[in-house]
Amino acid sequence: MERPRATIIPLPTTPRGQRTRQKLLTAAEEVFGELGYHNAGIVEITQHADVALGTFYLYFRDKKSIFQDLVRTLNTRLRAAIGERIRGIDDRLEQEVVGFETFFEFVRKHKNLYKVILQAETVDEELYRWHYRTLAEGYVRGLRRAQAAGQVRNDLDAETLSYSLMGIAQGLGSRYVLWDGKLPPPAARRTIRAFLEGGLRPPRKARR
Amino acid sequence: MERPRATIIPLPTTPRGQRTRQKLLTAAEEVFGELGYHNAGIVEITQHADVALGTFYLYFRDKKSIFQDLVRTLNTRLRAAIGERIRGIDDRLEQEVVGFETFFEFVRKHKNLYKVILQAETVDEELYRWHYRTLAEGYVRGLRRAQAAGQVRNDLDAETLSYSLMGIAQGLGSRYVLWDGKLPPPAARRTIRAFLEGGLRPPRKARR
DNA sequence: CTGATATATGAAACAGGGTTCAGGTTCAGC
DNA sequence: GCTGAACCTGAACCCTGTTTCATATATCAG
Repeated sequence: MERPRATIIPLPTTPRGQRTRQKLLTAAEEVFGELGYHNAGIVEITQHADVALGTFYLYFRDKKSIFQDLVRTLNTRLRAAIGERIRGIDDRLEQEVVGFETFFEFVRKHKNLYKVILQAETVDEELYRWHYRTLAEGYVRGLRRAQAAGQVRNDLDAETLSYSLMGIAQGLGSRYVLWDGKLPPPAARRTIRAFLEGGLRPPRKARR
Repeated sequence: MERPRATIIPLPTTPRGQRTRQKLLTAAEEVFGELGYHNAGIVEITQHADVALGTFYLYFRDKKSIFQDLVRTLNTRLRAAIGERIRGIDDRLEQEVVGFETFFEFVRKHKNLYKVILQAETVDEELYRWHYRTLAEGYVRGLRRAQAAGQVRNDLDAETLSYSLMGIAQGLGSRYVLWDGKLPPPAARRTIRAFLEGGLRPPRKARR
């Protein structure tokens, strides 16, 4: 049970400092994503960021600390990205499909950044769970609302559904985006839509 | 591009050697699962196995090597477990449900062992993909057969479906079995079944 | 311009853990 | 009992990578 160290490192006060800190974060994203947390060294990170080794410890307590920072940022950005694209759509199935699309695009754009999250499992399990919990919470809210509106069968448990849907996104994101490097092909998209439609829509009910 | 080392370590010839090698594998399963690949040390492994440090290198070229051995074993066992339980069931939805059950039980029983696979992503990506590819291959075959038999909608792409279903299993396995330590509760099971049924079954067809 | 504060540097201290090796022990078969 | 092959041992080696620190430079308010 390692307790948090006493030293708290304040955010930089001058523009210069802020820029440097940001450079380090960006570099860390690349290096962690490329090499994995454990294979990545502070040296690589600082080199990528074009600063000296010691500078790192001006802005981050230690290696783990910058990693956590990264994960939290990613989590926030991902949720924001999906939230924005979904807002204004009122059919849940449509929301779902767009949410998946957004997720895939996000993964493609932040390939490294996303691999970072997978590593959190080994590096900081609490953080890893937090990532999924926060995502799931939003998901559950959305599904409950849709159930209330009769757009999703209400004999389904919303939380179970959340983790299932996140799992699907994860699986397909790995298979197509991370491994093949491209967004899922048309056949896959059609399948996703059809599968979700069958799974979520209430049977025999007037649509809208 | 690290090339495989020249040294090949033969399997032990005597019963004593075989026992020792097995002890090491078992210990490695525990230690890797508990601590994660990178945090686990050879010392811990050998201590758990009640052998001296040097003994390790009698049976495994290096740390990575025993890890790979473990992953391959797990993969085989998992596929075997599911295969056995599924054989004889001829309704695909039922197969699917039983497959999920088996998976959850497997994860609960081999909590550590299963966490090991997640780590492969960082340790040996090729191996990691191999694990999912082999699982997916079997899955695809099963789904195609079911489609031919009219038990699964045949407008769905079997590979996409495979990775989706594996994703669901993964997501729920993490949420319930790994995090809560218990098999998914009844509400979750009902949801899984209903969701899969809606997603997979052909619409409007006579049921057997 | 000047002192005070924030930022930057990189050599060196330090720690941890994978791997080697030279020497010991077990045991089956003769 | 003897012999040789298989097996076992753990201290020492070594390398890598994190963290510290004494020193230097940049920036900004007054």
